Amino acid sequence: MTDQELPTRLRPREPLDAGPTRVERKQITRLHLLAAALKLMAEGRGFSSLSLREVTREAGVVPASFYRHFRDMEELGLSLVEQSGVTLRRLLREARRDGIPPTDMLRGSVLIYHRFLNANREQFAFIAGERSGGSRAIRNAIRTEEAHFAHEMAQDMRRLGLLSRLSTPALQMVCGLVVTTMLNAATDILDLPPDRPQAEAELVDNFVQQLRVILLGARVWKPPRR
Amino acid sequence: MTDQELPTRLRPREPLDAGPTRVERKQITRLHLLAAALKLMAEGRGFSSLSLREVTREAGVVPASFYRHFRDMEELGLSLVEQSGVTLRRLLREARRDGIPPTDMLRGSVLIYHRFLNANREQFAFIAGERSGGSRAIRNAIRTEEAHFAHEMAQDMRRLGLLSRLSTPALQMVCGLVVTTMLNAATDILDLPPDRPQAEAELVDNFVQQLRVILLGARVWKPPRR
DNA sequence: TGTACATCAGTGAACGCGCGTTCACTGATGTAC
DNA sequence: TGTACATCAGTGAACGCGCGTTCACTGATGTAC
Repeated sequence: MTDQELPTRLRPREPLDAGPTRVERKQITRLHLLAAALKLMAEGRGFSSLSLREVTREAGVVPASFYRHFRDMEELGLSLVEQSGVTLRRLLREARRDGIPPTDMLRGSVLIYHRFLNANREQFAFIAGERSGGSRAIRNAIRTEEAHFAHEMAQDMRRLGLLSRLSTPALQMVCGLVVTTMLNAATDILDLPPDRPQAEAELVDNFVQQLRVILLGARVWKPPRR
Repeated sequence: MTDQELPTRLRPREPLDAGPTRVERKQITRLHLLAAALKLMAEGRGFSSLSLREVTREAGVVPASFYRHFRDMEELGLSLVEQSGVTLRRLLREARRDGIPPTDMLRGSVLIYHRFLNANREQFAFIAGERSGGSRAIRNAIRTEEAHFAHEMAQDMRRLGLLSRLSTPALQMVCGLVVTTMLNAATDILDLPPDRPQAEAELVDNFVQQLRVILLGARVWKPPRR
């Protein structure tokens, strides 16, 4: 965060005396708390099994100080969802920026996804793990992010002229299926012990094939008669 | 469980004095513990947030008595997975027995599934919730049951001559995709407030369409060139 | 069949522990003038 | 610029509570003879 982005009232000090402002420090602690929670979950534990004290301990802060940032663990969880939503959108942005190789677009997209997944393991473990297993509030928040993501994906496909034959609701339905398949694959891949590159390649292959099935089906799909 | 199924040594008493044997009583308490855990999870909580004491309380038994049945909560969780695996297999058995309507087989199957899902809400909430969010051991156990289920489904499809063009690994891959889609739909459906029949019908419709996409794709799918 | 003994599912009390939350505090940062 | 005061993120101690686990027990059920 640069000084430019802060409202004037929050940086009354001259540029000379450097050092983060109080608000920036607070922000940093907040991020430490969020990162601590993600880290604790990284080895396969569910969010609901984390304790507030554990998180503050990992973040290097006293338990009471938690309440300066979140009302309770659920509020922290919802912040994690929000953060993860941003990450998901970054994935699409990067894919757009890098462009998809014209030959074997699908495999190309999966490789981009795989790279991104590995670069953001903790966040994906969180989303994939809590999307069906967390508290109701968190699950719903994740579903909202998922829908948002599927929506953007549909727009991108429209822009690229993919599946242009499909109506918008049909395209949404297909993208929803693609997204859940992506997240399921993420769970599987993230669960592998770290030294099994071959098993990982197989999972990625299987994932590519499943997406291929979906996209082939989408190409010939017809809306049900009513 | 009938007397017939018990080994001789465990039912030395004459038929006259009736009443369950000690072993049967124990079995019943065990089932109460399992049912208590499912019930506590039914309103959207994750398995890992249950406490041992909570479960024994719900089962109407003293905490210490838990250890007569399970070493710890994880062992109980694994028993739940096993139990749920049996339920999954019952679903296929019932579908086979009822037969699938020849017109609109897919929708017919989904309706069978939907009925079964509602008749076994607690177990499905457990499987769908813990398959990606639970402890590593439980997640892996569920994955095994899922694979087993997908395998049986593939056999049934072979028997019915469906997708006979596909190689066995390809058929497995497609069935795996169908199974994860089924379980995702289950999470969504079970999460609805109970008084939203219209939203439920929409979810079911969406689910049917997604399966249709998959099966259409499977029909034209070709193995990747290598 | 009747009797004396063994088994063991479930009990109730006790333990030490980590938990979430509260509170008055402190001292660096920020504001007003 | 310098000074006096206000703010507030983080502290450290304390609380009551439910937790998992242990233990010796009890009494109905089961076994041996």
